[in-house]
Amino acid sequence: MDNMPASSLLQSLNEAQCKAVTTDNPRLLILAGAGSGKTRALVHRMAWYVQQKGLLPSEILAVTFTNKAAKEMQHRLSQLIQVDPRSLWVGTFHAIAHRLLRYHSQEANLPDNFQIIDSEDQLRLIKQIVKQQGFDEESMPAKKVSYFISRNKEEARRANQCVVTTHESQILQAIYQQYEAMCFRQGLLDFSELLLRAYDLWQQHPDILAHYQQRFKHVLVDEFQDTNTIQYLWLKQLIHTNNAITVVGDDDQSIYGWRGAKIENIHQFTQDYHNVEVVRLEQNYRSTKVILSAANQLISQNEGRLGKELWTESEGKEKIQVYGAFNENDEARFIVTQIQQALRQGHDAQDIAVLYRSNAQSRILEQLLRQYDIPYRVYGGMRFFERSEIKDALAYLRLVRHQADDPAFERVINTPPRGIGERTVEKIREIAQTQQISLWEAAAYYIETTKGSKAVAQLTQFLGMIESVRVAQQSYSLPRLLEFLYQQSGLLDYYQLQASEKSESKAENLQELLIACQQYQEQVEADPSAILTQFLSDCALEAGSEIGDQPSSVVQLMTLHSAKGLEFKTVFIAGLEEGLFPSRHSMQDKKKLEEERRLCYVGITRAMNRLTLSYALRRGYGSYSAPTRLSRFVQEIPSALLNKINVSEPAATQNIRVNTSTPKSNNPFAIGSWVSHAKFGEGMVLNQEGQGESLRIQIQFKQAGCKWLVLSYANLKPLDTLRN
DNA sequence: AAGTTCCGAGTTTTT
DNA sequence: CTCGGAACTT
Repeated sequence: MDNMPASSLLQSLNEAQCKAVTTDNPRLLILAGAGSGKTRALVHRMAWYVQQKGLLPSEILAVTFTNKAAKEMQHRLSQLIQVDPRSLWVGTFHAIAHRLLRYHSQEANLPDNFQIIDSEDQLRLIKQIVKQQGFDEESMPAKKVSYFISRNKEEARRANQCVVTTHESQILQAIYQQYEAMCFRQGLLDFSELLLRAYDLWQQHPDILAHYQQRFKHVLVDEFQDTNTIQYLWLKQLIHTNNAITVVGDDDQSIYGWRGAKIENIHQFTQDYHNVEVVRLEQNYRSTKVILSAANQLISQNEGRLGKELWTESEGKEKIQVYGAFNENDEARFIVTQIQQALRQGHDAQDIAVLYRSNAQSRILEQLLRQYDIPYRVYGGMRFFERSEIKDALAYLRLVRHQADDPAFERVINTPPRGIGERTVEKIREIAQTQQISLWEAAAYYIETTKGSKAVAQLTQFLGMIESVRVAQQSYSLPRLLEFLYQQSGLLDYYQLQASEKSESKAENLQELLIACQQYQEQVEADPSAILTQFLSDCALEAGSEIGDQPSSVVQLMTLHSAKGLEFKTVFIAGLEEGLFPSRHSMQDKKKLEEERRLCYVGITRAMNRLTLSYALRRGYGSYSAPTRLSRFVQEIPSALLNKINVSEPAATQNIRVNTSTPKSNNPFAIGSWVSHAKFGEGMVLNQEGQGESLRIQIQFKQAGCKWLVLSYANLKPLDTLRN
C-alpha cells in the first residue's frame, strides 16, 4: 500500500474540495456544479479513507450510473493508490445488483443460470403476452406496457401492488402480472428487476443485509440526482449507524427525470439522515466567464433549485456565437465550415464537439463532414451489442446455456431462415402456453406428436444442433464454442454468402464478436463452466459500451444527453428551435421544460473556450419543411454575451403559421400560397415533392380536406387575394 | 415459407 | 431520411 503523505493527496485541491475529501462526517452531500471537479473529489475521498483512515479498498462501495463512469473512477483511483481491482466494488447500480444476485441466487429465488434481458427482449415478451391474452394491440402498445412495468418496478411495486384506478391500468396490471410470471418461469430479469430483486433480497434476508452493512464501511454515490426510487431505497437499506455514505450530485444536471430519476432524492437525503454535511463545489475549472455566466443565467430561470452559482477565475472574453441558418442544410454547412476553420487554425479535432437534441439531427451533419473530409465520430445510435446479428449470436449462446430461455428461442428458431415459419412457431407457442412449458420443451413435444412434415424435420435438426453445441460447451473454450456455433447454425455463412454491403458488415460484426470473446476469455478469470453465463450477463449489462473504442483525433458528434460528464474546448449546439430544443413533447409541462433547460445547461457547460449555438429558420422533417422559432433558451441568455450572426429577430420569432399573404417568391405554388382547384375549391399549399412533370404539391382545401396533387395535371389557379 | 414493397411513425438513454 | 412492421407477392 502506498504511503503518500496526506498533503500530497490534497495538494491540488481547493478549499471546498479538501473539505469534501477529508471530512469525517459519515453523511456527506457534495453539491458539485458542472466542471467543479466532482469525480476528482469523490476519488480523492476514497483514497483518503484508505490512506488516512485505514479502510481496505474492499470495504468501499462506489456506485455510478454508467459503465464508463465506473471505469473512469476505477482508473483514477488506481492512479492515486494501489488497489486490487478484484477487491474493489465500483460499478453501476445494475452491475452491483447483478453481482449480489449471482452470489445469492438461491436466497433470491433465482435459478443459477438466470439471464438478463434488455429492453428489446422485454418488448418482444410483452408483445407476445398482449397478443396471447387477447388484449387490444392498438391500445396496448408494448412500449406503453414496458413503461408501466418499469415505472412500477422502479417504485418498488410488484404487479399486485400497482395502483389501479382506471380500466386501462387494470389491463396494464394484468399484463404486468403475466410478464412477471413469465420472466419468473424462464429465469429472466429485466433491468429494473435487477434492482428490485436486489432490494427484495436484502428485505427478506436481514442476515445477508447485515453482512454487507458491516462489510461496506463507506458507500459513495456519483450522479445522485439521477437515482430513482428503488435505487435510493436500496442504498438506504445498506446505510447503517456504523457506515458512512457520501453522495455527489448536481440538481441542475438532472436530465433523466423521464426515465424515473428523482432529483428530490438529493433533498430527501438531507431529511432522511441527521447532521448531513453539505459541501458545495462552485468553482468551475472548465469554462470561460462568458460561457459560465450564460449557463448561470439560463439555469436561474428554473424554480426550486438547491441554489448554487458557479464562478471561475478564468478569463476569456470571446462571446457565444449564435447563428440563424436558413434551413438545416445551411446550419450544417455553417457548423462544418467553422470546424474546418478551427482545424486549419491548428485546433485538435477531438477538442471539438457538435451536440444536438435528437439523434436524427446527426445525419445531415455527417453528410457535410464527409463532404469536407473532416474525420468524425458519432456516439450513440446503434451500439455494437444492440445490432441484430450480434443479438442473434448471443441468443444462440443463451439458448445453449439455458434451453428454457423463450425469447432466445424465438429469436433464433428461424434465423437464419431454415424453413420453420410463423405457423409452426405459433403451434409451438400454443403447446407451451396450454401446458405451461418452455418453447424448447413444447418444440420437442411437437416433434413427438407430429410426424412427417418438413418443418418437423427442420425443427428436429434445430434442436439437435443446439444440443450438440451444448455438449461441445463442456470441452470448448468460449471463442471456440462461438465459432462452432457460427458454423453449426449457419449464421455467419448466411451473411457471408450475401453480396450486399449490409450483410458484409454484419458478417464483420460477427467476427468482431468472436474477437471480443477471445479478449473476454483472456481478461476474466472465471470458472470455465461459469464463463458463458458471465459473458452473457456482461454483454447485457454493458451493451452500451462500444467495442474497441480507441479515442482518436476526430470531431465528436453526440446528443446532449450523452455529452454529460464530458468537456470540449469547442462546442456547437445545433437546432436551438422551439419544438426541437426544447422538444415539443416537453413544452406543455413546466417540469419537463425545466428538464430541457437543464439539458441546455449541461450542453453549454461542456464548452471550455468556445461555444456556438445555431438554429434553422426552416427545418425539414423528411420531405416536409416548416418554419421554426428561435428557442426560448437562447433568448434567456443575456444578449451582451452573444454574438449574433445572421440572426434576424423578427423572422426568427415569426409566427409558426405560414405567411398567408401572397408569397414573395415568383412561384405561385410555393409552400404557403393559396390556390384554387376546379373541383376541390380553395386551399393552401402545405408541401411539395418531386420535380418537373412529377412535381406534386400537397394542398389543404377548405372543404375537401388535404390532398396531394400532381401540379401538371391539377390545373390549379393561384389566388392573389390577400387573406388573413 | 420467404422475399419484396409499402406505409407510417419518428425525443432524449442506461442498464 | 430510415427503420421496422405489416401486407403483399412469388
